[in-house]
Amino acid sequence: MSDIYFPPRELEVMSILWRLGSATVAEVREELDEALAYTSVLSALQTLEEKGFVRHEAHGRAYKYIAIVGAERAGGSAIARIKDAIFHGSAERMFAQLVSDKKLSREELERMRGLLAERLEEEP
Amino acid sequence: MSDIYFPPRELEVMSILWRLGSATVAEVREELDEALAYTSVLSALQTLEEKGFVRHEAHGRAYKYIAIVGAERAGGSAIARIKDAIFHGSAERMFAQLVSDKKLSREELERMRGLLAERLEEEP
DNA sequence: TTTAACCTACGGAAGAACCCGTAGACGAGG
DNA sequence: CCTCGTCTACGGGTTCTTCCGTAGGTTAAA
Repeated sequence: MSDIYFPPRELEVMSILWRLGSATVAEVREELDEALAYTSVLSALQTLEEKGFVRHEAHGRAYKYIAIVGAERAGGSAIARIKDAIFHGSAERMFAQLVSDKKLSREELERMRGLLAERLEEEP
Repeated sequence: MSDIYFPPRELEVMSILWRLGSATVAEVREELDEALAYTSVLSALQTLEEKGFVRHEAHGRAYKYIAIVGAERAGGSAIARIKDAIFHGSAERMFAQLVSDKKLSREELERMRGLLAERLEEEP
């Protein structure tokens, strides 16, 4: 299991690609919180490409960038890292922190309960 | 909500401090996965101190380092970041990934169910 | 007292991350 | 054809991160 890790800015860019499916430099730029120079965004994407997390296709005149690593895989890696480093490896504690968010709706909580029930059924 | 972020090595050091409560440079060094030079560990701790995440007390001849930011706070921040960037802000999806871990025991899953039940009761 | 062991402070090298300007390619519109 | 706008490649500056060696202080043992 190669462990994936994204520094802050690269994570933000990956996030946009996962959300949009694919995007040109200009589109990524628009989605960013901070206003960065065009070439700064390009650089970030090229760095990600060099690391093998992203690829590009010609799309009209511009390149379209596409994430190679899936959000699930990156998510799994991030969760494992946080769980181990911060919650002493306890999924339970991490879960407690996750559901302590006051903004969670009853519906979301109930869907979680459903997921958990399913998961418990397949457990021997 | 100042957002806390630790680069890989610093996270590892913080993890040790959270686990041990407090530790000297030598103790942190022993706990590290990789064998680093004594001064490398010291540097990491000094960096963390400069950032305000850690403080030290004299303890015999050596310094004892103590985490100032709690694991819960760092955890909350990390979870929020991952949730937003990777799971499109969905706690539910993140939860699904969290419980997809095959190594989770029935007991852990049941305790999660308990936590969730509690959380649901206090929900209006 | 001298020596050895251990500790911190300091500085710096090397690489990663971040940000951007310039140069040059290419097509659209005049 | 010429110009303007858009795009990528390239290079470089700055800061952050990681790692360590050296210097110098303090304690404990010989």
